[in-house]
Amino acid sequence: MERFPSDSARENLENVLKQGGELAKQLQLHLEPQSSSQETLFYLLNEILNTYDRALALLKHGGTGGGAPPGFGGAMVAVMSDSPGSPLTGSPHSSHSDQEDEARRISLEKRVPSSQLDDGHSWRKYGQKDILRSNYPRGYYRCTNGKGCLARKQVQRLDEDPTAYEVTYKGLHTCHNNPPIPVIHPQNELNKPLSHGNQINQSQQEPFLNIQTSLKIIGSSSDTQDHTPSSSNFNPENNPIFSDDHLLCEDYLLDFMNPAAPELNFFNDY
DNA sequence: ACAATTTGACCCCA
DNA sequence: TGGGGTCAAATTGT
Ligand SMILES: [Zn+2]
Repeated sequence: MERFPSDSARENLENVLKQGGELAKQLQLHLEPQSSSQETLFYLLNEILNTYDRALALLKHGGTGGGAPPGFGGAMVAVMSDSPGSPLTGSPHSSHSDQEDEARRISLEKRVPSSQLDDGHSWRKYGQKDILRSNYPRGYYRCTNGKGCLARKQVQRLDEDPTAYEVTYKGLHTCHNNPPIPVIHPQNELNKPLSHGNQINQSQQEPFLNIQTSLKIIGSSSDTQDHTPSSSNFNPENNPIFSDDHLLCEDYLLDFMNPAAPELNFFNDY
């Protein structure tokens, strides 16, 4: 608890904390208008919690290992969630709870320059696929922080601008101490048949991840609300964060939701 | 020795 | 049926 072992350690910690702050700013930004879906907010919140948890981890055993790159925060663009659609009463053949299902389905798409491919997380590549009509393959990564973490990401270099990548984060981090949802452990091996009452899910719906519930409420009030994610307005003006080298436009989502908009040259590199 | 990537097979769903 | 996501054995990296 005295001196930090190295300046780099302290710097790492500083960066991670800053990252948390920036994420919080984003969350605030998304809070003012109704522009953002619940998923967006929830994802950012999960990211913030994860960030602070990592900061604490850095404090505990002074790791120079995984810090966050100096300017982070990431201009986040859109959130898409598969249509939860009809809440089928009988979800068949699924070893996952509805909550966990949503937790792994939630996704967020970013567009970043070749720098900043390193967010503060630790990922392990588990696949790569050639994508139809894409010049570059798509890489599949999984979070390695905790074992059962649901967070994944896929990275694809853009045809239009090979200096940039489209990063799609999928699934919430369940690897930290503030898990969005108590994840049912893939406790294979000796499963407890039924004899012993498992008290696992006592805090299960306490914390959050009532996304589904929330969404249901929204949907039930008026289904006119497509949860079409925010074609509404961002305010580009107050984006204090790295206005420089990070692109951030509202047009992206239009594009990636409209297949009918083939060539769009957004964001010219400096 | 382990840990991470590579790469084709496999699986799932539109 | 085939395109996209994942698994896992083989390979490479430390
Ligand atoms: Zn994680």
